[in-house]
Amino acid sequence: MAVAPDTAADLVYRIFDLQRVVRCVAAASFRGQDTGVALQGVLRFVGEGESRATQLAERLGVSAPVLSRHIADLEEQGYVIRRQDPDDGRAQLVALSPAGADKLRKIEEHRTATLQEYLSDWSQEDAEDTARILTKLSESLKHSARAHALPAHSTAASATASQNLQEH
Amino acid sequence: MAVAPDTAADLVYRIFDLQRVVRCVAAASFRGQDTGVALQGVLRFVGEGESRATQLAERLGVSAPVLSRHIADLEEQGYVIRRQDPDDGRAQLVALSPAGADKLRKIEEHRTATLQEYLSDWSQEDAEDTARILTKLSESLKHSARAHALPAHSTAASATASQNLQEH
DNA sequence: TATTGTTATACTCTATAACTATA
DNA sequence: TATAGTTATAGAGTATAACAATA
Repeated sequence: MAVAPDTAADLVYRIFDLQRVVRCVAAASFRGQDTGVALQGVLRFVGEGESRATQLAERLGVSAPVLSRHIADLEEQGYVIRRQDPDDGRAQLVALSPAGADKLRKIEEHRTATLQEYLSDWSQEDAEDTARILTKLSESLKHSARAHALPAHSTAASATASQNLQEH
Repeated sequence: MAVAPDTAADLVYRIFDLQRVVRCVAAASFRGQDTGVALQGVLRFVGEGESRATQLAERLGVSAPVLSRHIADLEEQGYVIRRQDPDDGRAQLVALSPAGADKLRKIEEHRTATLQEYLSDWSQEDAEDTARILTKLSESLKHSARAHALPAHSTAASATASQNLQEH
């Protein structure tokens, strides 16, 4: 039933190979942009709806200080707007500005067009299969890493970045 | 035919999601190790056979100065051995030391066991399908990125990191 | 006490530019 | 001239620790 050791070892290599090539493609694609890959990731999740910084950090799998810095950068660039959470004086709510929504749209259009071009010899079915498999792999890693990292009791304050990746 | 825009856009998200979760899992798994993820990658390729630094940089998709630093680190840790290339006075050949081979084996055993555990509810077939799809995706990105980055003539000296990823 | 968020500091990984030595 | 490799420097992205304010 389980996965054979040789297959697991091979899969580790395939995962790291993809990491490398994606890093290279992303670096080439976004060279000279004002908004780096990390900030683009933040924009994506802010674009899904006004959120607390804590929630964003969880979804992105980064620590709170990192997200704080990213939000400050995006605010300085005029892409996000912060306001006090009316229900909690400690918390803020972060949302896209009109310029941020525009920026996000342009980023996504560019990425999508690039990938379409790179996969020009793929079938629609290939792409759908790949999306499904990547989702499955990410979910398995996410859930297992969480389960593994949280053996007993642990508070949000003591959680490390690897434990922050949100369940859904 | 081609891939639909919506599917391509979704696939971009799935790829970045995987990047994030792999980063988190890797960081958690190798916390406190003396040899970081980048050095582990170098060890892997050195382990495939004695190589020139230039070749290693190509395979890893990093620039020459980065690889030079990594090799120096690994040599200091006693994991690799350098010698002059007898056929080319400018070049060096890098190989694993016995300690490096041992280290590489331990790293791979640990990674494999971790992934096996994380994918404990997967079938052998799931894993094989995933390895196949990841390979296909990496190859498509690699080839397209190279083709895109090398429109006309360009020498190795002017190549950027994204152009360095080796064909095979 | 616990949580939200910030600042300070440091680490990892990477790149470009400038250089030496060899081909 | 071109290539192999190194050193110096800088930048992006991340983490931990220490802190202030609020719940």
